[in-house]
Amino acid sequence: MARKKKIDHQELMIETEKLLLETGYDSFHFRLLAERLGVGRSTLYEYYANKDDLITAYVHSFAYERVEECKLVLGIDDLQDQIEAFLRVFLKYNHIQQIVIMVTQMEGQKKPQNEESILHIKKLIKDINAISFQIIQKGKREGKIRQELDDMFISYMMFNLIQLPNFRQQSDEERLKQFVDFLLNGVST
Amino acid sequence: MARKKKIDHQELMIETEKLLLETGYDSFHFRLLAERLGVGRSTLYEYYANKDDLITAYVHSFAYERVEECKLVLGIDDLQDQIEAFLRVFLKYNHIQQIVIMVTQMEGQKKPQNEESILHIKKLIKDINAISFQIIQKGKREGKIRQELDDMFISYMMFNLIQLPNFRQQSDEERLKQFVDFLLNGVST
Amino acid sequence: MARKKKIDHQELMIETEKLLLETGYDSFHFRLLAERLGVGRSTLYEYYANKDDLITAYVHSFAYERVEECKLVLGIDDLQDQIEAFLRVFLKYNHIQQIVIMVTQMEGQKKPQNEESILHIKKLIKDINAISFQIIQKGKREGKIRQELDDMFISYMMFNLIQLPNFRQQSDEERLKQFVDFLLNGVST
Amino acid sequence: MARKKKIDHQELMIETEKLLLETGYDSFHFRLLAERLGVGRSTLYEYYANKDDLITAYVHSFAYERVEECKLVLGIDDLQDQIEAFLRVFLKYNHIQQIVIMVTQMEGQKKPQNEESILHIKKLIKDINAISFQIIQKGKREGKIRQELDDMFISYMMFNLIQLPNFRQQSDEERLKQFVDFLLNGVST
DNA sequence: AATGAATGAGCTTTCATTCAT
DNA sequence: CATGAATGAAAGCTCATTCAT
Repeated sequence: MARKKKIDHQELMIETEKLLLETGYDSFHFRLLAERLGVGRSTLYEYYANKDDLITAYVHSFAYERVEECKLVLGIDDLQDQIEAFLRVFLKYNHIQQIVIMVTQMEGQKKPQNEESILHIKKLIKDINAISFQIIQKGKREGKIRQELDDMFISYMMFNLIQLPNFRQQSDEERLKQFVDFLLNGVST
Repeated sequence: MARKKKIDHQELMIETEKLLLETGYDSFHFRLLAERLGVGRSTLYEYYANKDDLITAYVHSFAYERVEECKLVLGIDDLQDQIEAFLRVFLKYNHIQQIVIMVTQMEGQKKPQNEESILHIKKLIKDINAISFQIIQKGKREGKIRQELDDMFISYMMFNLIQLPNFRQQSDEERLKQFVDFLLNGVST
Repeated sequence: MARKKKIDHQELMIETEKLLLETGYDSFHFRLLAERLGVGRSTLYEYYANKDDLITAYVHSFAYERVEECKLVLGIDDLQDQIEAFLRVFLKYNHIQQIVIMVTQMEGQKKPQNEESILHIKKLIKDINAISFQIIQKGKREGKIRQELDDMFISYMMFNLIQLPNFRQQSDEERLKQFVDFLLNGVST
Repeated sequence: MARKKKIDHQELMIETEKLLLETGYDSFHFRLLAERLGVGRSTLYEYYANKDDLITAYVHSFAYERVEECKLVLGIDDLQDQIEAFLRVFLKYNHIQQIVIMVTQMEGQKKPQNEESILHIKKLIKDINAISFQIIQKGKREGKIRQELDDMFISYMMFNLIQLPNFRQQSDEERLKQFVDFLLNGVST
């Protein structure tokens, strides 16, 4: 029969990510996901109580992994290297902004069941922000970053950088150099 | 009845924009829109063949107005002033990215009826890009912008700037100064 | 086309009642009701926000009509005639007990949207009870009903009487005589 | 695991009864039942082909036990004592009417598999009725019950009595006295 | 014998869209 | 023109039931 032995949860997360990025939060349907996984739609409900539950689980696992990677960056000494390493964590995930937006969307839905998971996620996002703030403040202490600039502004700009589409099909390392260069020096001669 | 004899198209566009930004493309419903306008739901179909048709019309009118405003910017001489003026056009519309995303979403729907309107919109987006390129290239010619930087990269960064949430409740003009400063000089001391 | 011009709300209430009594609260589905009415399932949602909303509306209208009929009974002087008239109000509706049970079932669902309607209904049920109490107390005052019996007990018994299936295919008036005879005198010689 | 090696059929019947009375036929689910028993949901299918099969089994065992208890009542000589004893059998099971209704509901479902079990149950119900008829007819023979009253009517009334909610929190024996008093003498002075 | 896992059938609900007036 | 009314399609979800182990 066309019955699969077991749902591959690894695959489930991957397809969830793909579909989520293709379609966005609102248009993310269990039907399509189930089709792609080759399982019955209701099977998904065995593992996730509802749409938001699945999406939340995905976002959480995604954020958790990123936080762990970010922590490693804190050990790096040279500012430029550190920023580069920090951006490297997110470069493959230029959809991170979209994901953050989704969390906002889910909050608006007032489904109390998911409230707790959302709090967990927000905690993780806060953690990531805290790490970027540490980097920025270290830069300021070392006199390498202008004191008068707002930490939040700089932090936000770093995340904006990675969202930039890779028009020129450059390698990741090339892009990272470009990003850090721009972040530090701007476009002016 | 509280029925309106005539639809006010000005008001229609304004409410469409509001609703679209409040709810996003997927959650934009005719029911709510009609309610707000005080007209019957089906009345909207007299003017727009379907939901996407209306949204497309809105996006088109929005983009058209922006293009016209941008054209005026081309007359400005000083680079810094010019970039500022260019960003000023979009600053009140920091949802522009969302709108561009909507266009992408509509493309994915494969409704051939709207294909043509989407082409029109893409044309307008191209126009806006062209204007930003002109500004950048002028900057390069004047030796004020580094030659080795990618035009597309710079252009994209400009649009990213205006999306930055106004955390500090600053005035528009303050923010514009900040943006241009960062764009030109980066964060480094 | 198979499209009906208009939903007949009279018919809607009647079919709702029929179906409700055939299937009970839990098995009452919009699909079947729509089929019987010859309308689309979703059409019903134009008038009633959900299943409970429709059922509540039906129960309310049913209870309201009964209350009005009961009020007329209060004017009757002779106790036996009065009880008979009171029972006559409900005789055609021997499903009334089932309806009251439904209200209880709906309460258990904790749908806050319907809370208010349920309160309205409970008010009506209380009204009916109050009327039966008035009759009983009058009987006691006149020395025709034993003082030591519980009003609630007697009231409840009256409602039990009308639920008795009409095994012998007797006329309503025959049954009413039988009920009142039993209620007053019991089975003993 | 917390899995049980063997299903305790005694416990199964008890939990089935509890759940059935808590939720009613329609809302009776295997999931909850299995949870309460601490067994896997599918395990239940080893013993009962389907939901109705289990419920039917429960109802049958319930009715069977009642019939056996009723038979003992036939030996009692004094009419009043006998009626009291008969009612006592059912007093703890004032849900009996609900159960009878369930049988009706199952009949409506046209599942031919359960037809036979339903026949068994109806046979038992008939047995119980027959016993109540015997009591009534004995009463008539002894001149203690009015000849002109319909046996079915009286029988039905006896079952109605036990359904009466225990508003006043009386003891079973108090209630039984009250019931028999009312049944024999009515409410009249 | 017992179960975890998968699923289809069926329900509620929402909404874009059509159509007769 | 404008609209009220009707509806189909599709989403979200639940649960009885089946099947491989």
